[in-house]
Amino acid sequence: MPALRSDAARSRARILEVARRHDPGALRLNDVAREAGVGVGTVYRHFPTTHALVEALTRDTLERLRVLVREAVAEPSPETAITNLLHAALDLQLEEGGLQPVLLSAEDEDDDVRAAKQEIGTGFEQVLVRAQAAGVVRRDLSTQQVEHLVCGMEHAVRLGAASDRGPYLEILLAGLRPD
Amino acid sequence: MPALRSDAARSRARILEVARRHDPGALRLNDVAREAGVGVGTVYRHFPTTHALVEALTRDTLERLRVLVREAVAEPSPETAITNLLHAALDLQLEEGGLQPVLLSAEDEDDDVRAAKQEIGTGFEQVLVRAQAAGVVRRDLSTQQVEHLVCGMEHAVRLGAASDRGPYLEILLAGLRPD
Amino acid sequence: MPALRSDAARSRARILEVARRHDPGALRLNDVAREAGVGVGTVYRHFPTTHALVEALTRDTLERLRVLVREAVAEPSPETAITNLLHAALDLQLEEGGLQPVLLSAEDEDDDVRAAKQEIGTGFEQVLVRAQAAGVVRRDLSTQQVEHLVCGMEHAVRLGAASDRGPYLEILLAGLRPD
Amino acid sequence: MPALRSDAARSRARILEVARRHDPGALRLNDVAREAGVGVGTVYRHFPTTHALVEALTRDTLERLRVLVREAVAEPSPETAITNLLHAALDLQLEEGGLQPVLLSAEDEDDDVRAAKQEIGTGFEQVLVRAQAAGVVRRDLSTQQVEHLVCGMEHAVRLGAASDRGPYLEILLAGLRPD
DNA sequence: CATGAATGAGGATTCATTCAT
DNA sequence: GATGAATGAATCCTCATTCAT
Repeated sequence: MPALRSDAARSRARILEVARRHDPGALRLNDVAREAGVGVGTVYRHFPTTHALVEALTRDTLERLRVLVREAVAEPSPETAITNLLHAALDLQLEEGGLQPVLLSAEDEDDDVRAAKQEIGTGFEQVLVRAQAAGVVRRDLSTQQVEHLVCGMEHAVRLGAASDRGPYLEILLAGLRPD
Repeated sequence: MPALRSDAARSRARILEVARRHDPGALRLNDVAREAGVGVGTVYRHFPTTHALVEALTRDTLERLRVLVREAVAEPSPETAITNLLHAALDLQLEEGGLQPVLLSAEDEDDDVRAAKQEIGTGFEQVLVRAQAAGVVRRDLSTQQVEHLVCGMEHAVRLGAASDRGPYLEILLAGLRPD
Repeated sequence: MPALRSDAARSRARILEVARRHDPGALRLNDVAREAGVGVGTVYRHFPTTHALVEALTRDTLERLRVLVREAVAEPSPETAITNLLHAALDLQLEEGGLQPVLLSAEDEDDDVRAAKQEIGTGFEQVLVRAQAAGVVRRDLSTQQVEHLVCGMEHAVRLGAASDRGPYLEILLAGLRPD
Repeated sequence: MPALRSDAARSRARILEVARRHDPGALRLNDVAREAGVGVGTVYRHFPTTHALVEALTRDTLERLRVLVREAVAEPSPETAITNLLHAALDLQLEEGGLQPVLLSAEDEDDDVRAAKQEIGTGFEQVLVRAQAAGVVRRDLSTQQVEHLVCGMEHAVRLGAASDRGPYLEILLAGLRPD
């Protein structure tokens, strides 16, 4: 990827800045363009699809998740690791509405996104398996299932107040324990 | 409400039958009309708004939920009651995709729907309070929060396979227990 | 015309009563039917076209105009005759919004309406000609032109307050005088 | 307002050209688009509402009226001024069917239109007041009332032949004189 | 006769996407 | 590269009129 021309970089930044103020599930490219003070075409040049824009929006959050996964992998205590990780995942998903679609999407536009998701998935799996081996989490659950449960919790929180996050996470963690 | 004329009843039935084959969240009235072999106007006559149609679609399911709530209220064991009820709620929501929107909607088009939701809500509350008093469910949760959790579980199941329902429900029930 | 069955007469009366509460220029037959508590079909049976309904609505007013025209024809003073007549015409048109369309329409649905319009037209012509002969009204105007002027005045009054009627009529009468 | 791109200008011109061939009171945007050989969206881009299109259609005529009002204001003879002005107003309204709605509308989409109407109204008022002071026009009439009378005359002419314009205007002018 | 369900053309409006400038 | 005008399918909804019941 060649370095972006300075004006192109500015456009890109403005687009992202504006897009972040919108509901990721209902991005109107024309609106974003107008508010960002650029032409629609410019938006399409930078982000060929809506999904590409959403990916870009989640980039930082995805990166933070990757770091947190690494930390969880490095964490000696299996229980602390899985606890922290689920906590982090839920927090980040709630913080950045576009994250869930990006994580769940089978197709990634951006290679960095794919790589990040790849590492996140693998790390998550390690943490989960270790927790299961340690008897902290039911053995009959796949990584994907746990991820879906986190998404379900995000959904539940979004139906009510943000403060529900705490209890819901406790419920999830308690529920995941064997027996 | 006068009894429906036979032809009107047939139209209504056809519309509902067709609508049931569509995603409740993306009902295109024109499509429904065409597939049902009736004019658009007919659809609008029977269902002034999309929500009215969704309500009609969920009518039976809502009724079944009402009955199940009554049974749960009548059930002597607090634990069995809440278990059965959550089970039923999740099952029905998964069976009928339009149920969650109807349950969550603040405005009801149909009076029967409102009455049903009213009774369901009250019954649910009773069952929950009893379970909390019996020490089967955390005391810090409101009825609404538990309902949201069920919706979250529905969401989680929909992201994967229908067979996830069992484990997820167990997780929810286990997670709801105090301590 | 055979005597109407009592229920038919009642329907007709109800329809007219309701229709009178609507803007004659924007009659929605379905609305009228619903508000009148009859089926649309009934409205169509009584009034095959919207115009037929408007004619029926104006029937009484048309009759009153006919009487006033007769009085004007009988009035000895040419000036008083034309003055009273224009006054009456404008008043009635303002009172009954459907009157202008009926008077201007080339096609009449109802024979009585045609007869009334016929007599009104003839009488109006007589009154006007006499006024012109007496030097009270410009000689270069046809009956139709004067009628159009009255319609124009109605239009002008409708753009503002009903109280404009007085001055506008004076202006019309003054303007019609020769020289 | 940036200068219009040449292609946009062409579209705009075509739309206006086509719209001018329609009854201003019954503009069907889809029809206009089709006849103009442009997409519906293009019409909406240029003219967000039907009224905006009508305003654009009347732009030139409105401008001509503005000029004529200025001339009337500059005219030394109060009588000539009001005579010419009423003449001009009636002529232009008859020429451009959309003018009356634009003049009467309380809300203007375009700032130039508002400014033009503003100046026209003020100038008209000056000319009228001067005519009243000179004893050429009844003192009991407001500007708005005189405007409504012109609209009434337009209506009257439209009911018959265009050649009625002359006599009707004379009648109006004569009628407006005091006593 | 009365009913009112059904019709479906008609009209308004939006928005993702393309492409000429 | 950037622009934003143009596109037009898609969708919604209304209402005058017909006709089966």
